Amino acid sequence: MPKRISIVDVAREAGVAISSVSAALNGGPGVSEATRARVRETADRMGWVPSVRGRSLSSKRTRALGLVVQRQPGVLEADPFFAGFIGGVESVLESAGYALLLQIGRSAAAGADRLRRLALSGAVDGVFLTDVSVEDPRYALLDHLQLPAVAVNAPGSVWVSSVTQDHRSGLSALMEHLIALGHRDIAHVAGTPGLVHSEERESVWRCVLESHGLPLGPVITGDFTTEAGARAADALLGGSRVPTAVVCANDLMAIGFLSRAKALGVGVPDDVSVTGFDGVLLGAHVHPPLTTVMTLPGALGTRAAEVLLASVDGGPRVDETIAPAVVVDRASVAPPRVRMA
Amino acid sequence: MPKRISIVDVAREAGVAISSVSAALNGGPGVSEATRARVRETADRMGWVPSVRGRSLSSKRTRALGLVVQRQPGVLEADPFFAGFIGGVESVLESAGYALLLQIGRSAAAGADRLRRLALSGAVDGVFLTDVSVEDPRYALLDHLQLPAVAVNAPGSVWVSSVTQDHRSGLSALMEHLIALGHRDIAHVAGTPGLVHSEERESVWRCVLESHGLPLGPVITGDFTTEAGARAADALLGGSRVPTAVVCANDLMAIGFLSRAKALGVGVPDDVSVTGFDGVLLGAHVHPPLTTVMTLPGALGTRAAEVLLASVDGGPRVDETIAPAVVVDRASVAPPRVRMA
DNA sequence: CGATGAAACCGAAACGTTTCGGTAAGCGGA
DNA sequence: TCCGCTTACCGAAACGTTTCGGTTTCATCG
Repeated sequence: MPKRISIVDVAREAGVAISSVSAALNGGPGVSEATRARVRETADRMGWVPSVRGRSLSSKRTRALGLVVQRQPGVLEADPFFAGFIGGVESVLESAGYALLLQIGRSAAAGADRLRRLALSGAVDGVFLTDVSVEDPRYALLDHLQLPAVAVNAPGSVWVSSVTQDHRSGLSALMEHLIALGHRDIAHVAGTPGLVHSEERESVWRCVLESHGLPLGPVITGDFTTEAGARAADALLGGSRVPTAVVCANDLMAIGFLSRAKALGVGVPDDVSVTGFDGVLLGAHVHPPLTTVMTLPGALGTRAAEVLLASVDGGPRVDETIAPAVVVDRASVAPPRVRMA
Repeated sequence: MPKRISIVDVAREAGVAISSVSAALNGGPGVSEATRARVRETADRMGWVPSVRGRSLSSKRTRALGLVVQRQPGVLEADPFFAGFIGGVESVLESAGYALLLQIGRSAAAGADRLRRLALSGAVDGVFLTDVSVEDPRYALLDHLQLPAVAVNAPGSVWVSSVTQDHRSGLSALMEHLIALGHRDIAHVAGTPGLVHSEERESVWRCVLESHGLPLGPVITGDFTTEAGARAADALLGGSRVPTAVVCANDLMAIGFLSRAKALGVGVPDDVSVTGFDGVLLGAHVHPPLTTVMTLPGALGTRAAEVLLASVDGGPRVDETIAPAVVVDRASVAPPRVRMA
C-alpha cells in the first residue's frame, strides 16, 4: 500500500537531477561533496532503497550469484556439505551486497536445464558449479555463454575458474596409515559413479594399494547415503573373504556401515576397521568415533565466492587451492586381528 | 559475447509486434492460434529465454522468494532442518518457475536488516520467516510493507500467514511415555532463549510435569549445539541429585549429551534416559539410538511454499498445520533404575 | 579581457519486458 | 448499405535505474 518511493522522489526532494542522485549515492564523479552529503541525507531520511529491478535492467548487473544443486533431497538433508558451503559463500556475499539464488535439480539433467534457464534469463551474474561429473555438459554451456563461473572441487575449463580442496593427500595419508597398521585387505565403498569426487577418491584408494603392491580389495558402489553404507556392510561382511579395513567415500556411508556392522555382530575396529571422508560433526559422536578425513566446506565456499566475485568484476580465470583435507584419527581404526589362514 | 537475443528479435523474425509475442507466449488473449504457434516455434528456434530483468521491472513480479536465515554458521552446518526445509520449498518453486533467494544473517539484528533491504529493494515477491523469536520485529515490518510472507513454526500476524507442524502433541506424548515408565525426576535442556520453538518446547515439558503433579526438574539453557548438550551433561550428571531422564530441545544437544555421558561413565539408558527432538537421520546411528520426536522439515517447506505462492497470487492469509511430529522410540529411554533414597 | 578547461549538474536514451488504448478487418443483423 | 461488435494485432507508455553527451558556471591563465 505505501507506494514505493523511487529515485525521482529523492531527486525532487533534494532539488537535483536523478542522474546526480545516482552519481552521488554510487560514489560517481561529477558531484560536489556538499550535494553528495545532501542527497545522501535526503535518501536516508526518505528511506529510499534502490530498486534492484530497475538497477539490474539498466546496469547489466543483477548482484546475485546462482547455485544449482543437483542432489537427491535425502542426501541434501543429511549431508552437511551444502549447509557449510553456503554458509561460507554467504559470509562473502553479505559484505559484497550480493545475494545467492538457490535452485535444486533432482537429477543431473534437470539441474543442467535449470542452470541453462538461469543463465539465459540473466537472473545471475555468475554461478557456482558443484557435484561436477566427468564430461560435465555444463562447462560447454558456460564457456559458450561466457558467464562467470567457478567449479568447486573439480577442474576448471577454458573459461570456468576452479576452487579445490585437495582430497588426495588426506585420503592417501589415511590409506598409508591403514597399511602401516598392517592392513592388506582394504575394501572401498565408492560414491555415486560419474562424479569427479567419487572417481577421484576411488582412484586414490587404487593408486595407494598399487604403489604398495597390495591386491585391490572389493569395491562396492554406493550413493553417499547411510543406506548405501548399510548395504555395503551386508555385502562385505557376509562374504567368505572379509576385508580387514573398509574405506568409505564419505562419512554418511561409513556411519551406515558402522550401524549395520554392529547389528551383524561385527566389532569395529576389532574385527574390521572403517574410515569415512568429510569430517561431519556427528562422526565424533557415533560409536566408535569415526576416523575420517576432515574437509572444510565453509572455507571452500568462502574462497569460491571470492573468486567468483572477482571474475564477475572482470578478473581473469584462476585455479585456486585451499588448505588440504587432513586425517582425523578417532577410534574406528585399529591393527588387523591376526587370523587363521 | 553472443549478444543476448530479446523479444524484439523474436518479433521481427516472426513478423509480428512485440506485444503479440508477449501475449502469445504468456497465453494472453487477442492472439490467433496460428500466430501463437508460429511465435512459439520462432522463439524456440531462436532459443529465446525472457529476461527476468526486463520482466520483473515491468510486471512487478520478480518470480523469486526470499529466505533470510539467522543462525550461527556452526548450527547451520550440523542441523539438517534447513537443508530439508529448502528441499521441500524448492520442490514447489521448481514447478512454479520461481527461484529462492537465500541470505544468512549471523545475528537476529543483521537478519532483520537484510530482510528489510530485501523487501524494500523489491528483489522478492514474498518471504519465509524462520527462527521466529517472541515479539519478533519482522512482523511489524512485513505488516507495514504488505509483503506476502509466511511464518514457519510460529504464529502468523494480521498480514503474515503461518505454516506449522505441531510440536506439542509429539513432545507431550514423549513426556507421558517417560512418566508412564516411572520417571519422576525429569530435567530439560532448553534451546536458544527467545525463540518461539525453544519456549514452546520448554512450556510443554513444564505443563506435562505440572499436570501430573511432578516437580520441575532442573533446566539447563543451551543453544541447540552438541557442545551445549555436552555442557548440560556436565551440569546435570555431576550434581548431587541426578535426574532419571533428560528431555533435550533438539537432537543435536541430545547427541552431545549422550557422548559426554558415555565419557563420564554414565550409562544410557540404564543410569539416565535421554530424549531428543527433530528426528535427524544420524540419531538412529548414535549409541544408543536416540529416542526422539520426528519432525518433517521437507513437508513443512513444501506447504509453506504453496501457501506463500498462493499469497503472492493475491490469496488470503491462512494458518495451516501439517501432520504432527510423532515419537520415534529407539533405545535411549528405559525405566528408571531403582535407587536408594 | 577573452579564451580555455575543468567541475558540477542536467536531460534523455537505453535496458527488455508487460500492459493498455487504439485501429483495421471481418461479419452478422437491421 | 451501414452500423455495431468482436477478434487480431499494433504502437507506445511505463517500470526505475545507469550512463553518456551536452550545458552552464567559474576560475585560471595568457
